[in-house]
Amino acid sequence: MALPKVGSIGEYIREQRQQAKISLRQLAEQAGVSNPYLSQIERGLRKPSAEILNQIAKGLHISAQALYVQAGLIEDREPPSDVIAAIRADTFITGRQRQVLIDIYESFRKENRPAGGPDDQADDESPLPEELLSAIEAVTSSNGTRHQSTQEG
Amino acid sequence: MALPKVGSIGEYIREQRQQAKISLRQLAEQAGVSNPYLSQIERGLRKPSAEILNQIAKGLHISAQALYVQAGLIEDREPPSDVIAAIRADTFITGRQRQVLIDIYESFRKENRPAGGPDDQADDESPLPEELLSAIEAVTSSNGTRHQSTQEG
DNA sequence: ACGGAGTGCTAGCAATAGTTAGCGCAGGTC
DNA sequence: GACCTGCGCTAACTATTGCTAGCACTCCGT
Repeated sequence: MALPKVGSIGEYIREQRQQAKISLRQLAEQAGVSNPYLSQIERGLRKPSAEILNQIAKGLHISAQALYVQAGLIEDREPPSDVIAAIRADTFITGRQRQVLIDIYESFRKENRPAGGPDDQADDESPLPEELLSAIEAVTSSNGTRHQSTQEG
Repeated sequence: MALPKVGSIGEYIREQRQQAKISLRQLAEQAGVSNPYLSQIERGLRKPSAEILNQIAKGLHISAQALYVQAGLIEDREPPSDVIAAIRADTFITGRQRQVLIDIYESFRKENRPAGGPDDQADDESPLPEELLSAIEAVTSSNGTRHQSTQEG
């Protein structure tokens, strides 16, 4: 996974610009930023805001996301945090449901840890701890029967 | 599809903070920003940088991504694909676990649909269909007994 | 009553982002 | 040669972000 080194946003922008074979002034104009500022950014003298990065991305015809990643504003979708972040950001499920999903996910992760990581070969060996299963049952039971069963007992 | 309106980052932060039942000063401290500045942000008087948003997100224990979306820095991933795509791309859980998670998520979504969207009030009414629960049990059982039970029959 | 702790906010300031005006250089044309 | 166009950059400036010091208010305990 030879990702470009995060942090050298200026270098990255210059590379992309040179790849596109356009001058600094052309990119500045297309991006709608001043060319001296773009020059400063490329040389690492300034740290542009996300909005400026967005504009530069448009000028370069690349995704703003790529520039955000280079600038360290967002993480390059590391799978571990991505699922959790996605679940957290989801507004279509309730907070309780989010927590349940996250718990399940983390439980899966925990069980896979002794396997040493991403083993798709172990598809058939997907353990689900029974305490988690009972927690899920509690969610279902509370909705199914509507009685306030205490889970502590 | 009642998503929060993008752009009212200050309102969003205040709402999240009030949901978390912490004071402005507490959040400011947890986020590592000055409390007057946080106050200004909440009231829309200032436009925080992505870094500040990142810090605030940490203080709120939410994803920075959610704040970036609110602030308009990134586009709101379409929720259907975000969680599901993230789960699919995850390499730390097995394919079977991925499918289970996706099924759970979709089931949550489906149950929430008549509720009209993100109702955190309905936390206690998070229905989990019994067929899904049995599917989860099947995952657990297949791991517990280690026999190659055919699931087709 | 007072004092203390907590709350959110105001005013002023320092630091930084982003712009404008202009420079020197290179290449081309007459 | 002079002039023009295009290149990237410097210096000074404006606008904005983010902070510090301090205020007024509320609530509670003595």
